[in-house]
Amino acid sequence: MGETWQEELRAKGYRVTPQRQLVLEAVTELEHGTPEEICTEVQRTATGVNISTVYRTLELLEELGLVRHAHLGHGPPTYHLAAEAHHVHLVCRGCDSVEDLKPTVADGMVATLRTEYGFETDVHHLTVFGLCKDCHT
Amino acid sequence: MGETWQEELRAKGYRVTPQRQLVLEAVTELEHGTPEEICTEVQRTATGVNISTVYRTLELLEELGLVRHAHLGHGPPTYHLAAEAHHVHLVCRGCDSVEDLKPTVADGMVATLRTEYGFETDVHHLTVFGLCKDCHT
DNA sequence: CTGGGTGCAAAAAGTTTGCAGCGAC
DNA sequence: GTCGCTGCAAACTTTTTGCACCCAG
Repeated sequence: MGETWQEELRAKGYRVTPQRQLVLEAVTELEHGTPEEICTEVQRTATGVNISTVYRTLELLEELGLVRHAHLGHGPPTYHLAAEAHHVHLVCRGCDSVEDLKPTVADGMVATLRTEYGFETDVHHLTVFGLCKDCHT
Repeated sequence: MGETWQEELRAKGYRVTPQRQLVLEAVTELEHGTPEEICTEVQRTATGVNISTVYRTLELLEELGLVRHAHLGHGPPTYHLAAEAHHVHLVCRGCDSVEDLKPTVADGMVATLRTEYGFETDVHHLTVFGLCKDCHT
């Protein structure tokens, strides 16, 4: 686990600010947070961070490979730690629940796409829509 | 193919308007069109249709099961005919190209999700992100 | 100190809504 | 003629941008 992302920031000429630390903490905390939710979460602390800073920070953190985002349905994108990104999202259209799965469930498809289409699947970004067992009655 | 969607509209108390026919034609034509693109496509005709009508019409057509939409990456959703919806979207993060595949590529995963998680996958809505053979060098 | 970062406000982009007039049936 | 549909404009939501001030290094 990172104790070094701050150093990585500095090494690339960026600065380590309280806002960036807070945003990263919020992403860690929320696991599946939209920019709005992350902003709200951060603002629970004394400091508070502006929404536009959240957007700029998320963009930066993603560039650094610390966080990733996925598009889960209609709403805004959700961000999560890249370190925890090794999962597939199962989104239920019935109850809007999101379940995280080990990427091995997609291994067969990934292999097929690679051998037959030369397509390198980004499993971290895979989102499967459908109905969960509670919703397809 | 359908000669009856107009009748279905009327049967449900809706009306068949030129705008609705034009939007449906545009969706058919474009195959992967955003509301904006559909509006532009329609406006190439003499008539022209307002953007808000496009949104309202797409919502209606989707409700009727004539069209479907998917979220391909950052941008707005893309609409396509439900009749042609039986495919998986392969979206390249490198060149933003979209390829349509037979849903059989996902059969293994779909089966796993069903038996192990009771999750009924909506294959029509499955989008796989990654790098196509031209982009992962 | 210096220049990158932040907050604020305004702009942009995408989508929804209210309402008066129009036209499908 | 009725009532659903459309166009227009305004409101809303989400995201981006410009700029003066601030603070990490």
